[in-house]
Parts: sequence; C-alpha cells; structure tokens
Amino acid sequence: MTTDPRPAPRRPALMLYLVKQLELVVRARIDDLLRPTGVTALQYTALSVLERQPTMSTSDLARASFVRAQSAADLVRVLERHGFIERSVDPQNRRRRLITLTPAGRSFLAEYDGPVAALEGRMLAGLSAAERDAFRTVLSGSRRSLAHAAAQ
Amino acid sequence: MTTDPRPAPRRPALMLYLVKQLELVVRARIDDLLRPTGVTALQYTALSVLERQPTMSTSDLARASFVRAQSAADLVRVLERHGFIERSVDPQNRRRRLITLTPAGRSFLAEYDGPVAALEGRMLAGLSAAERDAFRTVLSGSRRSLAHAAAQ
DNA sequence: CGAATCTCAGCTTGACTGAGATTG
DNA sequence: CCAATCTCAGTCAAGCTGAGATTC
Repeated sequence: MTTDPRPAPRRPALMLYLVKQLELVVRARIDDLLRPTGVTALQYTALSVLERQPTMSTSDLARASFVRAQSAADLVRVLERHGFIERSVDPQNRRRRLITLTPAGRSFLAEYDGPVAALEGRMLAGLSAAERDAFRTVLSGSRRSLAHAAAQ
Repeated sequence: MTTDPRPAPRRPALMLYLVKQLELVVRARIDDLLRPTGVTALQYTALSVLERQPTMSTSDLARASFVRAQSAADLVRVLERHGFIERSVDPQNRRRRLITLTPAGRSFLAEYDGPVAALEGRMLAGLSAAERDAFRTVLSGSRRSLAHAAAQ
C-alpha cells in the first residue's frame, strides 16, 4: 500500500461517548427539576422502577439495575428514610424484604410525571411518535445485546 | 371522576433509565476489553476524543465533556503518565497547555479500533446501516436539545 | 452444608468546590 | 483589574469488595 499524504479519515465518535454524554445531560436536567425536593435523579429513577414492578426485594432491584446488592441497599435506605417506600418480610421466604411504595411515594411520582414527560419531549423534539418509539426500542435492544460478557 | 378498579396503565420506562442502563453495559463491555491493559473505558474514550480533535487544552476537553476543568485534569494526568499524550505550552497563549497524542497513544487507539467496532456492531446487531446512522443522529441531537438548563 | 439475602464496614473512581499562581 | 487556565487540596456520590448473620 502507498502512504497517503492526506490525513486519515476522521472516525465517527464512539457510541459509548455519545451515550454517556446523553446520560449526563438528561440526569443534569432531572436533577435541576428535583433540586428543591432534595431527591436525586437516581433516587427518582429507582422509585419509578419500583412503581412499574411492584413486588421486588433490594436484590431484585440490584439485578434489574446491573449493580451489586450492597449498592442498591444504600439507595433503598434513602427512599425508606424519605418515607417513599416501606419494606416487610416476605412470608414466603423470610430472607427477603419486599418493597412497597407508600402513598407519599406514589404522589411524589405523580407530581413529577408531567415535568419529566415534558423534559423527555424536549429531548426528542422534532421526532415523530414512531421515531420516538423506534429510539426507545433500539435503546433497550442494545442493552439486551450487550447484557452479558462476550461469548467469544 | 369515578374510581377505576382496574390498575393504572403501566407507564413506559423513563428515557433516563434506558440511557443509563445502556451506558452502564457498554462501559462494562469496554472495560472487559481493556482490563489487561489497565486503561479504563473513560480514559480510552477521552483518548479517542483527543484524536478526533487534535488541538485541545485540558479546559477544552472539559467543556467538550460537560465536566469541570479540575475533573478533566485528573484524567489528563493519567493519560500523560501512560505516555499516551504530551502537553506543551501554547506559544499563542502561555496559559494554555496543548495536548498532543504520542505515537504510543495512537497505536494504543489503533490496537483497540477493531475490537471496539466489533462491540458496537454487536450492540446494534439487527439494524441496517441507515438505522444505525439514525440512532447515532438521535443520540447527538437529544444531547444538544438538553445541553443547557430549561429556558422557562 | 451450600446458596441467597441482608447488613456493616471500608475502599475507589470520578465527579464536585474552593483557593492561589500565572497569563492575556 | 478582570477573566481564563492550571494546579493543589479537600469533599461527596455511587459504585465496589469483604465479612458475618440469618434463612431456605
């Protein structure tokens, strides 16, 4: 091959870079929204996961979020202190402590439902409903494709 | 309004949740790839940004990444220690220290170019080239839409 | 006895704030 | 004199590992 005096073609930005930048900026905007309440975006997100999947233990939440049980335990402790969740021993398996949202937890979520939806709307401005769904689908599909270490 | 005995319709997962989960899993896979070298995914990503934009100071890198100059400085120090970059005072403005990739930095990037591209391929498996481009475009567009705090 | 869950304790990474020196 | 850059120092958030108790 010959040496080419022109500069190498500029490679596209890493997907990891783009995804991380987007995560960073969305989180910043949600933290802005929630700042007056003292609740972080991470805590709000965990609460919304617990609402969608109503019968979970701390370990279940950890598995759903790809973190260690000990990390999830910190988060759960904060939500409990806020009065957003309660935990009670699972009678089926007394090792497990099942998490349930309290009315305060539900109304907190309800209060920010509109503002957060508006934020997501701003984020996806200019896309049709079909394109938004497609974006969402690609996000979850990509996550699934990489959920476990490479086979080879 | 009447009380409806049926459960409330399940809301879709938060975009923030989906984006964060994807970031988490991509980073884990890249860390797997790089583990033998002792370089983190964050450091690798910064290096690739510096390759794409060859004349930057630490402050420029910080602005491009939405972090404080002090945070970027930590990262730059590590890359310098690895021998991947060098810095020299900008003769135009002696406050600035311009970053340049060393041959070692370039060959490190080149070495992982294939494996990282394969990983991104696995992540976007099943999408056409047009769909991949569209996904990339939506990612950067969304970031731009939220880059600054809400006007209202 | 092994595996899962929960808790306590301590560590690390990667962000942050604040302060001071140099330069434009 | 003010603003930008760089460095040093200390703090914080959110992950991690390891160890011990309880339960299946």
